[in-house]
Amino acid sequence: MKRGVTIKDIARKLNMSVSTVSKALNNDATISSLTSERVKALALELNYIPNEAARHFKLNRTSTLGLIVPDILDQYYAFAANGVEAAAEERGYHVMLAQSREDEQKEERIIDLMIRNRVDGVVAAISKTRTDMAPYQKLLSIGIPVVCIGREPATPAFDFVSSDNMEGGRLATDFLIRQGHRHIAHLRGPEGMRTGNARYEGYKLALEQHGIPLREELVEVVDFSREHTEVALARMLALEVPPTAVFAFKNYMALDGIAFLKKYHPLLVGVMPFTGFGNLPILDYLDHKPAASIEESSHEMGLEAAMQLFSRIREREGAEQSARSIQLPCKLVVHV
Amino acid sequence: MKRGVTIKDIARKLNMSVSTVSKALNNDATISSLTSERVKALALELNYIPNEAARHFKLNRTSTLGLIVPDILDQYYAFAANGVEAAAEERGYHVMLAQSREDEQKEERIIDLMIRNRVDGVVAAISKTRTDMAPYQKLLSIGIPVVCIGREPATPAFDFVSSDNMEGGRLATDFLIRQGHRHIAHLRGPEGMRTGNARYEGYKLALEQHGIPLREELVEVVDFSREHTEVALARMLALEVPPTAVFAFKNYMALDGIAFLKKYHPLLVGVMPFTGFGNLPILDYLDHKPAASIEESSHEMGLEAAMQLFSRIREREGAEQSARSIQLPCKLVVHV
DNA sequence: GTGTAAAGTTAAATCGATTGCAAATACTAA
DNA sequence: TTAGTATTTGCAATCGATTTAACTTTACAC
Repeated sequence: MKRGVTIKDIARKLNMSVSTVSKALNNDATISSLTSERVKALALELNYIPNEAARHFKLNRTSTLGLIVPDILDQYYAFAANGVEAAAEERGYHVMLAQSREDEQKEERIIDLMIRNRVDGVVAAISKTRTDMAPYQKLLSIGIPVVCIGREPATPAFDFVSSDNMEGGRLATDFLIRQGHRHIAHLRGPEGMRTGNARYEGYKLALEQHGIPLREELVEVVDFSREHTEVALARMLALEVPPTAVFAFKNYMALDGIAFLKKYHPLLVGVMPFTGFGNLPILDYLDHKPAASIEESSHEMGLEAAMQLFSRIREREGAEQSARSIQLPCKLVVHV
Repeated sequence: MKRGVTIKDIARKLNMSVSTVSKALNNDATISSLTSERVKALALELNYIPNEAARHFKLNRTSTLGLIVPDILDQYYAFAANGVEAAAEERGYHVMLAQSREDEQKEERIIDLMIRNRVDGVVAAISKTRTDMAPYQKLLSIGIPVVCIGREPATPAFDFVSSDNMEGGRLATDFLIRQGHRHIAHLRGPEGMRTGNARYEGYKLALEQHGIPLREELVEVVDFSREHTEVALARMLALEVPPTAVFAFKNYMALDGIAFLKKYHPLLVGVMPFTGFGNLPILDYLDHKPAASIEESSHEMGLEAAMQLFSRIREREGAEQSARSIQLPCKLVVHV
């Protein structure tokens, strides 16, 4: 590999010391403007490109944020990644992206990689099953700040940015109640998942606010498989007093539910409204879609997380602040 | 920022020189296995983490591939990115991802960034409007190999990996012909776009293979707006001999077309089949979907591009090989 | 003309790791 | 025992930039 032009080359050609050149390029105030100009002119002419590897090494700082997400194919994380990237770019940082694929082993390898590469901070959407936060603690102990997004970490030691899932759950349910429904089913996310819990809390809150009693038999934990959704709905529809509307953990679940109705209860299609989390642009092309969606601002989540990280990086040497938690508002979007 | 454990610390504790420690950690053959074991044991105990920044600097190699795509929200590029990542991981490389957002200025800033950071190679999906490849040439001239994906560069100096758009176009058209259609419309991509040209060539080839004359009035260049698609279809359907099937540049265009039929020609819905490029998992939820899709293996494209890059990196010091071009097969997927 | 402050420049150390070559040690054969 | 070889280990230079402290030069006041 050809080695490029270095400040040494510039110094030699101008009969200066390397320190002068370095300072000139960094706009150091102690360098006369004449010298500074000469240096910059030659640097430009020689097509000088600073060797960031050398700077990172010397400065012990990489201007890089690590970003760990389960899967970038998931639009939710793709938007979040864009948010992080946008914030980073503004500050002259860049982003090192890695996907855990919900694999804890891989996640830990990634964390190691980020430590080795001395990223200045990490934004992480922890993998679904993780309860042991030790690998992330390691980052903190080394002095690399971590901000979690989306999924709440089991330990409260971490900054956390997410959407306000409880309020979202409330909105989704409230919408159905206002449409006149009183028997609203909830297909909730896995028990251990805090996100699922929060949305469920919102569901209960909405019922309570409207004085509607909670019917436990209308709530079921489903994993994300189509089959499970179908079984749950079939059971509920066979109840003496079946639900007339459904709030699903997420839109894909709602779509599976609607597909189920089409197959086995065609009369209910279009009559029994669904709501769910997520914004899928493609919903526009569907004939039978959820009545309303709860949109999470994952782009803002990424932005916010990066901002939070920057403030941590800035205060790194200062006193340890306790973890901060931020909830971003959700938006109810009614589909025409 | 706390500085961590270095090989110097290890050397001191073991009364060895840093060179011995370094060699031991790198499994140098000249180090006795006893020494090697002692070093590794202590390294583990002290939680030693090599400083990659220092290694990058010294080795003049970063084990990092740069990846430039227009937008990671586009599943096509997300899959490609995953392919690149998968190949990279296998080789102990990692990926620095940046999005150009189809903005040439930003793209050039990204290229600069990659040079500054001394990535070992770049995989790039060049931005839509770019004709001037000079910024990419700069990478080559510095000795950083570049492999383009998806979009063909204007200059033949670059390695290029893409899907076989012409064959895909042929397949999409052939499928409709075999269904008995003889008047097949083609909504093609922008004139300047090589991808669009290739698919159109495939369309013409399929017609020719079946001895069907090309009717120019059944081909129209449309941008990606819904309106444009509607106008084009309206015009064609008003022809004396209207088309009975449509091959669209991509599935989203086909969906717009189907939506148009629903609105203005409901009798044609389900009768007039569409084909288009792209794989949208969500098609399953649609009532009226394209009859068949041409799936591009963008994941494989990413993989292949990374492999190509590795081989370039390996041969870097060797003789300059001329640019290689690889076309990956497309797959026709018939929707039930 | 001397003293002192201000301005401009530079020498040299440093960051953490790698590596060619020299040096030290152990081992073998005569 | 000694020369000769094989095996280990250490010395020191190096990568490209930054930064502290020291040094030189200039400017200005008295």
